[in-house]
Amino acid sequence: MPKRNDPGRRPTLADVAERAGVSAMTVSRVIAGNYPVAPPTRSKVLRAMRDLDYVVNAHARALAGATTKTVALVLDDATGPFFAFIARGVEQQATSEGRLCLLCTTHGDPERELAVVELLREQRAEAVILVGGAQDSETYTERMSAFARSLDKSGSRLVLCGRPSPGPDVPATVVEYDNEGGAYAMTAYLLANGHRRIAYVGREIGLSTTDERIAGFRRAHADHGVALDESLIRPGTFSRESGAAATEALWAERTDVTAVFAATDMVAAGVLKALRGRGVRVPEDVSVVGFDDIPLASDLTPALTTVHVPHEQLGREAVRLALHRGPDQDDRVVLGTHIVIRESAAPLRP
Amino acid sequence: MPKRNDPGRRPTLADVAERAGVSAMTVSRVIAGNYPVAPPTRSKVLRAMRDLDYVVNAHARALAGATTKTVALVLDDATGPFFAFIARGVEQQATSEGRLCLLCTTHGDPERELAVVELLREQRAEAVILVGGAQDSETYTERMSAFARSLDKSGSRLVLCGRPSPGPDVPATVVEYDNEGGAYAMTAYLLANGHRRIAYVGREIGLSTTDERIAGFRRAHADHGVALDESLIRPGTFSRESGAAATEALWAERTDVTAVFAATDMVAAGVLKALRGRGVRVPEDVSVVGFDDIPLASDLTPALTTVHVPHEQLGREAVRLALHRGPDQDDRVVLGTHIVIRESAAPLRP
DNA sequence: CATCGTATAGATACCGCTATCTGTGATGCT
DNA sequence: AGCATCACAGATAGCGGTATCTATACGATG
Repeated sequence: MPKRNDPGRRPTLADVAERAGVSAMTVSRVIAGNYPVAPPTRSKVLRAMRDLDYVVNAHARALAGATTKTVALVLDDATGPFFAFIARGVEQQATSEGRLCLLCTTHGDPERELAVVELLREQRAEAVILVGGAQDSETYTERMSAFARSLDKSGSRLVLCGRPSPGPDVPATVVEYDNEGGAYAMTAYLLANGHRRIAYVGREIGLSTTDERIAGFRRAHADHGVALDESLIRPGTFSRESGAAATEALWAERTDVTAVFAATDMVAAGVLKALRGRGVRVPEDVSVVGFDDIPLASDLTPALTTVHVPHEQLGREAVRLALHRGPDQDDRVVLGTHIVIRESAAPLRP
Repeated sequence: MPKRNDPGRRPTLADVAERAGVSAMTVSRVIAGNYPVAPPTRSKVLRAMRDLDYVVNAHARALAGATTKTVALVLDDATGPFFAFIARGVEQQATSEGRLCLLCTTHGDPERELAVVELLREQRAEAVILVGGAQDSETYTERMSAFARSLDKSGSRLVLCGRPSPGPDVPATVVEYDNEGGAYAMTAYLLANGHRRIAYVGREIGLSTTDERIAGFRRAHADHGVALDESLIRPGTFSRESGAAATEALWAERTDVTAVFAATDMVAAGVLKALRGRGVRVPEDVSVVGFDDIPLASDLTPALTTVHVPHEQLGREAVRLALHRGPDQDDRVVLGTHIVIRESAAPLRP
């Protein structure tokens, strides 16, 4: 441990004070700028600071009260296609509010998730933002409630971003986007284009996201007076491979489908690949649409018509809501989604 | 500011000590586990900690010496296509070494970059990892040297990841990847496939990355005894749009080119789009290759033959080298690159 | 029985900074 | 002149931990 007289240690307030021939308090005041200091004194202090290349100790400062606060972002995995956008939103907003941004990942491991939350409690993070699809189970709700309460007690705020709310009386902030509405709009678009046998590919069971999207899918059918063939809702995961496999299976079974609603853009990429393999033309023979609007969507051939999710804004709102909380502030926000029309969907040809 | 007797404040060591009927030191020892504590005492303390839901204050702990150290990752922009992979590598390695990971972005603004480095100095970050292409200028070298020295004085280590080294006597660690070798291998592959008029699209001037890739491009031509037509090296930026525009311009000028080496995968996406627009088939008429091997590469149609850059490993090495430094440890590492053959390049057809 | 080592717990002094209170000359006002 | 006011700087006391030294009880040892 460095002692006061260790020659190699970093300079402290006291060192600057000594060099400038003033008290430590005066130096602190020059830095904070919240108290009058006579110009000559100020410049002597600034001089000394520069000479010693002084840097305040953020930890000491935090301990003494005037903290540089921190916002933490917790992801499953940093390489998820849209996490980057949420991260950008979080980082932007955090920076613009003068906060630092911590990044942690859990790899979907509940054990690690717990450890990370605990660590962030120690760090006294102002907000802990959990992002990413979660199984909407009893266990999940309980876990999140526990996290929320425990973080609340340490003065932090839990923010669930794109995840279901654990309940109304839990001290957490929720930022979601309109899955149901997006799916409704997209399905309606396909129906309006004459499609009647639309497959939904990539129903990942137990995922709240999935349930909401399928609800929109159903509602659109109902509103348009089209009977929904339940066997057209195909199970799968949110991966390219799953999309391809489900498409293969579907086409092996029947070929009367005229449009495919992929659960995500990634799934759509798999669907397109499988269809191309079978010689099915998109959108001439079959229309394909996705969900998410990640950059990949516009790089696919044909460019994917999809539902836009405001990922970046999601991140920004998460930070904003967590930091500016008050009686008139909402603890739950649902951001809108909308469809983006590109080239992968077309009117039904007779 | 919370006072000792503020009822809503977070519990401290003293609170736990009081509840357990022991001294604060004993509690500290139970937590640290580095000193014998009698079993009955230990359990009393553990009990009290649980009752109060006690969490140590990381700041106080850092101030007193036993710090939870931090590694900082500084990016231009979190949404860059491969930043996510570097971030994953950094985060993984940092976590496995028991460090937290801070994330900052600069948006290419030198002002912000300076501010961020200053902030990280205050945070006493153990390592500051700067990622991303940089203009290789006099100014850059000076800036980085200054950062390196200034961070060094505050006990931090500067790591330049995928950026040029500012010089041998600067206290910084450099982790690069073999741009020249990758470009050489790819060019050699095209030449071996019979291509003789290969365009290099996306020469972003002043970027060290570009210079190295072009050097490999040149060397391969020389080694294969093929004269390089300098007018085939086309300027541009690392964007899809630039790739498309450069391709349009090139084809307007001449149509004898049989292969295009795009500076990055993103540029390649633009090249493919432009060629498709002109009815040029890939790889039948023209071969197209890229550089980076981001996920997009395998989603393009046709799947892109490209140079693989070990982004994730880059991030891991950055952290590893910064933390384990010693006399026998290198301060500069160059990771290998290799080509990944997919479907966008084919032998020249007569 | 005096002496000593050992195991355990407490006391004390910082770590580097800020909040708050306490001076102290210079100035303004009657 | 006498006194309140003001602008500024210093002294002091924590923030919540950890390192290090000291104190005490107790069994072992000669």
